Amino acid sequence: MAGNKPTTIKEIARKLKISPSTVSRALNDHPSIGLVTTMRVKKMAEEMAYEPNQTAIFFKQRKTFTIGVILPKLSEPFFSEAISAIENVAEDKKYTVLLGQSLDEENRELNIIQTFKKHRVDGILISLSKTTGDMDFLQTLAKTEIPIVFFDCVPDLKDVHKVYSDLSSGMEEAISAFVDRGHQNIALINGPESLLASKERAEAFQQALQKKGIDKKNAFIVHTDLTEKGNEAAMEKICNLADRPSAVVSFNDFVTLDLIRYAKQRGIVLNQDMFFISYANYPLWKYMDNPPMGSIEQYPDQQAQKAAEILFDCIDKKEYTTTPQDVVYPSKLVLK
Amino acid sequence: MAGNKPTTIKEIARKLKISPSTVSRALNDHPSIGLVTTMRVKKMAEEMAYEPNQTAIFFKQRKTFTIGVILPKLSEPFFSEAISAIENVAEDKKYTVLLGQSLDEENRELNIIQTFKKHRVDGILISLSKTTGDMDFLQTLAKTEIPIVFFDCVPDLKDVHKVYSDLSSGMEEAISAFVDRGHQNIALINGPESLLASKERAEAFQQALQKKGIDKKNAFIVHTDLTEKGNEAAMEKICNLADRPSAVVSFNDFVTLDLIRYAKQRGIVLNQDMFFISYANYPLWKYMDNPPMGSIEQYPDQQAQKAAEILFDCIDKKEYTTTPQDVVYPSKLVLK
DNA sequence: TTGTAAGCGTTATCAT
DNA sequence: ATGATAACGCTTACAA
Repeated sequence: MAGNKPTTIKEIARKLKISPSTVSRALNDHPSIGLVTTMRVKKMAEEMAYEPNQTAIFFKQRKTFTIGVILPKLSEPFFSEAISAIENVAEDKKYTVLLGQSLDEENRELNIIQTFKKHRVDGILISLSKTTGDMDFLQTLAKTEIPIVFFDCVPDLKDVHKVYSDLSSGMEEAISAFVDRGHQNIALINGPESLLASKERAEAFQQALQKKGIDKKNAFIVHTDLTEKGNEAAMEKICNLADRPSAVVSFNDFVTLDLIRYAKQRGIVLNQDMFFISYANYPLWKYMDNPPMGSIEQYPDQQAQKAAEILFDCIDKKEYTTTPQDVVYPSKLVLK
Repeated sequence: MAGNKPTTIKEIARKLKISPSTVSRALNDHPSIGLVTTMRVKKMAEEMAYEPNQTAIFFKQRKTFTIGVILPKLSEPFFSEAISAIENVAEDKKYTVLLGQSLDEENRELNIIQTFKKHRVDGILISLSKTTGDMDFLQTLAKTEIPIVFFDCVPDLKDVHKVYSDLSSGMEEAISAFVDRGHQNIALINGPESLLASKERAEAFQQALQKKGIDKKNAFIVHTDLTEKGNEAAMEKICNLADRPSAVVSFNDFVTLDLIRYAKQRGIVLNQDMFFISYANYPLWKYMDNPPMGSIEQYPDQQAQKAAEILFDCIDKKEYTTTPQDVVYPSKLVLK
């Protein structure tokens, strides 16, 4: 029941009294091998339960048919949807997926990249950790010629492949929806200022307000560190304002969950005293008795799929230095 | 920017005019190599940006430092928590995780196993797809001596490692909670009959009722295929019963979400006309205005961690045939 | 303390 | 159509 070393090509060859190279060729349907031999070899391989040793093949071919995927957190629906999309593309290409969660910690992210490099993955897909500032690892990766495609949370660099969501389209829709319903006093509860994602939201917010002719004086921006306490603190600030905003755009749906709960505690009635829209469009809303007014879909599956496709393009072409792709998908408001 | 082949040990050796074996040993801190040589080698390796070619090492050592994890669906919090726990253990052991989602389809599951086998993973962790009936792949895996540990959804076999949750403890608590609150008419909305998980729930249900002295005539069991429609159909049956149950245990929280929604449509008031308890203890309840009465925690992280630990035990001991572990964690009712 | 050489399983090149 | 041989990069007896 144990101890049987896996069958090798050599053993098949010996048994059949032919050479290993013939066996190899037969197994790979090489045209120059006679039909009979091919059949004989395949039959014997079957009998001996031959399984090619991929580690040897990976080694020889300098290719692992493996891509590494780095995400902040799988428990966020956004990313679990993304990974599913990636898996599907990978499966079609007969690739396997190595997984790493950065948990939004930069050093974890670097470790994972290091591991992936050691494993000689053929490519890397990454949605950056929210704390990543240092892009030096790109240099190292460039040396190894491992292609890398960023998606969702992408770096502010020119010469890299990236796929991301344009936050401003959704923001415009959100502000329009608010203003059209009579709101004049609108707040943004944004993420940490250090984040690119926050900067983008802030800009989009300002521009959208401007477009709708709302005075900036009526626009408040507060920040949260995205923890529960931070979210509540942000909400507290909003609520304590002299003229309390009646509409809030928040960083994402998770934040909104906390905001709504806090608001309720303060006796603020959802969708009456105060209205919310946030990014993500998480599926759970449909089960809530009192969902927020809307949520902005960012299409994680589309983003991830496109990113994977670009990555495989790089891999297939073996051109590490193909012109960098910069793909943007508009985000879209979904009213609840 | 391109074309540079990665540095090899040989090149370092040549540059230093010593033998490759010395370089290899120095790099691995082999005690027999002089300190000076070791330093010199390491310095040169650094300078030449040497990265060991793991594919060669994997090949040589017949080990990939990779484990494969197969889960039904990452978007279920249960499994995303599980994978995080597994990742943590793997990280400590310097292992990498290959990921595959079965999406509860048996053939996908088999494909993934095939791929993992080809990749020569050192071990496999799997929570079976809900449709998996055929355990033949175990035979094949046994031949390759790849250790495998089942968790959560485990097969009904004696001689395999498995870690799972004892559904009955939570069920007993649930039934007790119901009965103590005066409910006499209790229903179980169970999963597909083909599932082991359903059989276990059904048995636990019957036994718990018996323990509490509830007449079986007052206990209804209906099945759902776990789709939204199926869940609603199951609920409809319950609601149409002559004496409608006032308490429902359901297969899991996802099912309960649909049940509650349907109940509301029919004008049934939650936690007044009807009370719910289900398995999973999903985190979202805390944000619901009207959560069900309770949920049964199954500790995915504990299960997954233990399973991973057992797997690494198998791997480390290189004893494929260690006595099969059978670890059970009690489930626990959490009132909301 | 260091060097030599064999070998892991496969494939590709060159012969035959 | 098939065989012999080398090579991928690394480790590890065995020698020196």
